[in-house]
Amino acid sequence: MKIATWNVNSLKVRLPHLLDWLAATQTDVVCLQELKCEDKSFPVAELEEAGYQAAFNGQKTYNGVAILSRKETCGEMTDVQQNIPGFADEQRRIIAATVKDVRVISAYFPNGQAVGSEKFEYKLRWLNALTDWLRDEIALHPRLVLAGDYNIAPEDRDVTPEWHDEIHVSVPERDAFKGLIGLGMTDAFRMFEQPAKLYSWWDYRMMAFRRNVGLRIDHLLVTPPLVELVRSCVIDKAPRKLERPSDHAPVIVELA
DNA sequence: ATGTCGATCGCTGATCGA
Repeated sequence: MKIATWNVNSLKVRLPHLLDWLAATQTDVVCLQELKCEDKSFPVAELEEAGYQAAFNGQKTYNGVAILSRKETCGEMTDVQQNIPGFADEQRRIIAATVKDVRVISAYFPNGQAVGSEKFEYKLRWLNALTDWLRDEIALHPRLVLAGDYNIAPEDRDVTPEWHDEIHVSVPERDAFKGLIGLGMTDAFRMFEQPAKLYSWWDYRMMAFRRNVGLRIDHLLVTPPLVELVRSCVIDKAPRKLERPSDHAPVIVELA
């Protein structure tokens, strides 16, 4: 079973890339972020045609998340949940669903803009709420994947070396990431030896992709019962090389 | 450091968020 996370930065614009990628990789479960589309505009029919069921939590202009599951291999998704229970939030950043016997969460963590800003404070509050909720969610669903754009680069090796104490790499953000690890989760990517300087996001500006100036901020965290099933975890840079790409590359974990 | 995108409002460009 292959589970991926991909911040598409507008589902409308990236739909052709997504459909090509689904056909090429046959990924079973895809967690999408930054749909930037309302639920009424979600391309249900196109994805159905490609063999995928979709659960989504969208809004106009900003945010928006979805989970796609390949019907042939996964059957029906169940127990769909939107947003963090008990955390009042206008922003659509979370969707969870059970696919076969795995609880899957697609999460778009707040960007935070700049350390110390109001948006940064919101990011930390959101991270607290997520962590509290996940503790319960893991107790209910021991086989769980937290997939998404975390907007946090956990370690210095996940970052172009010039970045220090800025947004995405600051100590409070990394402490929050460690808090998720503290729930017993494992970063699937770091279970394996990986090439150096492998990132999942590159700024559109300053030829960042060509210069490989980027961050590893898209992650798949798995709970202990899934750790032993993880066979690989890779970042697929191919879609980032296409015309009109998302600024993020998909990350894929393969479970036995 | 900000040179790029994408969406919106509402008009063919400015503004915002990332």
